[in-house]
Amino acid sequence: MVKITDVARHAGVSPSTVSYALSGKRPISEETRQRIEDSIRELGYRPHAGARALASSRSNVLALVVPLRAGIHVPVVMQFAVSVVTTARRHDHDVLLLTQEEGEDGLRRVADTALVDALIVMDVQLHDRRLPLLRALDRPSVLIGFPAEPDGLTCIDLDFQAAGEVCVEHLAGLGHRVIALVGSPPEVYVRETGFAQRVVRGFTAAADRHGLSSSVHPCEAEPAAARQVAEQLLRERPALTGVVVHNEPVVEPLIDAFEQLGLRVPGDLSVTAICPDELAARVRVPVTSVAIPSAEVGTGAVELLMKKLGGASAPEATLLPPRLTVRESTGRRP
Amino acid sequence: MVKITDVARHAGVSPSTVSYALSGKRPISEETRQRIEDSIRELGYRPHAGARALASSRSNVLALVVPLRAGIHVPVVMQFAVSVVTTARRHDHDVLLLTQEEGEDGLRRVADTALVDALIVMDVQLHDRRLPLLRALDRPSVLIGFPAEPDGLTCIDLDFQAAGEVCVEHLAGLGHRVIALVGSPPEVYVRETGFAQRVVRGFTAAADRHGLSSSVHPCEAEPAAARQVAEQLLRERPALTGVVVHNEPVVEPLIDAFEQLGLRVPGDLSVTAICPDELAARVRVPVTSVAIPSAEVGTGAVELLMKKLGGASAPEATLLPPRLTVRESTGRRP
DNA sequence: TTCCCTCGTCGAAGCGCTTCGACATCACGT
DNA sequence: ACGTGATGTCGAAGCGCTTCGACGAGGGAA
Repeated sequence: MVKITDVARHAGVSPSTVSYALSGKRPISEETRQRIEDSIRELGYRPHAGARALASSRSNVLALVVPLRAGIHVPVVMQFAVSVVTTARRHDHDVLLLTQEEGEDGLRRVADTALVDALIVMDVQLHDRRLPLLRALDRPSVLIGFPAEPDGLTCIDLDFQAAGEVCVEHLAGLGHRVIALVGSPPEVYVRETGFAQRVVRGFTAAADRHGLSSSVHPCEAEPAAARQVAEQLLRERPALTGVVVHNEPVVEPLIDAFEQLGLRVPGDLSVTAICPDELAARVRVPVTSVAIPSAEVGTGAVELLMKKLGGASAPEATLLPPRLTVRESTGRRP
Repeated sequence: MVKITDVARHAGVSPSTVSYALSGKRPISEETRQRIEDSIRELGYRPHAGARALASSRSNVLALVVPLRAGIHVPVVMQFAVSVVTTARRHDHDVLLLTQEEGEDGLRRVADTALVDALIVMDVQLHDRRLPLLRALDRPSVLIGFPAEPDGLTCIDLDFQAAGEVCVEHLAGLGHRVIALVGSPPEVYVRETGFAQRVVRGFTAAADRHGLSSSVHPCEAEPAAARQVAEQLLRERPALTGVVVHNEPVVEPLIDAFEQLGLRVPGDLSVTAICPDELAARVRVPVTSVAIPSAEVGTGAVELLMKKLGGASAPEATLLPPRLTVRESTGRRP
């Protein structure tokens, strides 16, 4: 193995000079720098990660904790992970993969052994048990999603409230006056991730603002449940012409149900969804939707961490603005 | 930060004794071991990963290279990754996530800097450009999938040939005499991962062995293509009663197409697939299938690596036996 | 009894890198 | 002319851990 002293000897300088040339932490003359770089290339030198970590107390590795829970859309997680890795590499960092399963012990372990410099935690619950730990840890972290009390933590996510609003505004702009939100399963509103409530809040606020008649309907993640909700809506709100869906597995079944009940989409009924673009695009009737911007969230999370690692402070909350993509499922009020 | 000397002092022994107590590389009396463990717990000691790596030249980290290519079934990759992480943890190792994008440089980097002890490479192509590098690297690696020339490498994957055979045998056992394989897009058979050819080989061999009339039909990963293949099959092979599908996105569209053409599944036509269980189970007509055993492959890959890291030798090829799950899409010949 | 081996422990020497303080040099303002 | 502050480099001291050789004590074989 070729080490820094080999490079130093080959370039006729001291090891510290090589180190400074590499890190740029002290000025090195253009001439020596060049010589050192040549030696490095010629000898094929690669600094030993462990030695570096020991001496500098920086491992240049980030931990990424991915969720395993059922009901999580896997491609979104994957997309997110890839964007984290890519962005981290741009900042000369690597990514260590942890699973939720490891829990708090896992976080503490990688932090305390100095295996990683910082942590990214996905799928944060409203009252996540890891929060106290993350606050106490001496390493910076970024959460994907918002807990009930984000004080002292750094969080990033899609602005779900604004997402709800944007959907309503789109429908209002098309002249719809009576709308409904088909939401997540009831239990999601009780515990869990809190974004569901935020969508409701945005939906309701925007509807009120525009003077629309609105209603909210939790829905199990089952085609049969979708069918039931559709029937219920036709029965109870016959004037309905606009629907917002925030429940991925149900987007397609719901549209199917409406059509089977004799409503054309978008002819009689406009449907918008909050879901991954990928899903929205490959439904039979491509759905106008607000995307879950997993790549941006990943990039954002890493950038925030880098800022914190650099000693700067990062905002507690970063809300990514929703982007609505108009597809074929929405049209003017009939 | 509490370090090994603190523990040593607290327990009244020398640092080396603590180290040996932890690693078990030399005998330590039960009594001192106990005392040391108490001190560790009391002080909350965690060995510094970098220091450990430097001194022992073992980082206890594995690299996992995940593919990004389109046409890869994301949930399978994720499942695989999770099983790798879980298994690695059982062996006291962590997992560093790399993307295909980083390419050969990425592999070289993490290996040469001693960031990782060993590598797992997914989605290996028949003539993968990384093969020479992996052979040359001084660290062990395991490939998921089989290249054209696996000499000197360690590979693991589902036994796709046997998978093809099992499907045919299942159909033959149900009395079917005329069968077809609907395969992957044509280009897959030319370059890429080689498993497609292996399915064909198994399919054909088993069909011949059982005296069945068989044919093979590559198919683009599009619903429209599925429809065309279905029509073509009805036209050219009217006696057809059994189909094997090896093309994930087409499983459902193909069944739909057959039914629209007036064939009942499994009444008139039996269909089996080689695809993730998850997909097979949630199709409208749940499909009898051979699963892609991503979790087993992941576990197996890690176990192989551990064996190699332990100095033992590992078999060049590990072929996981196919498991056929009978669902509702196959029945006796009409 | 002597020799040798195993068991249990210690001290010291690194592992390969970063960083701190020191020093020499040079250019500048005064 | 002289102090002053950047600039460029070096040597040495660690970072926290593992590992090697050494050594005393005890037990069996000869």
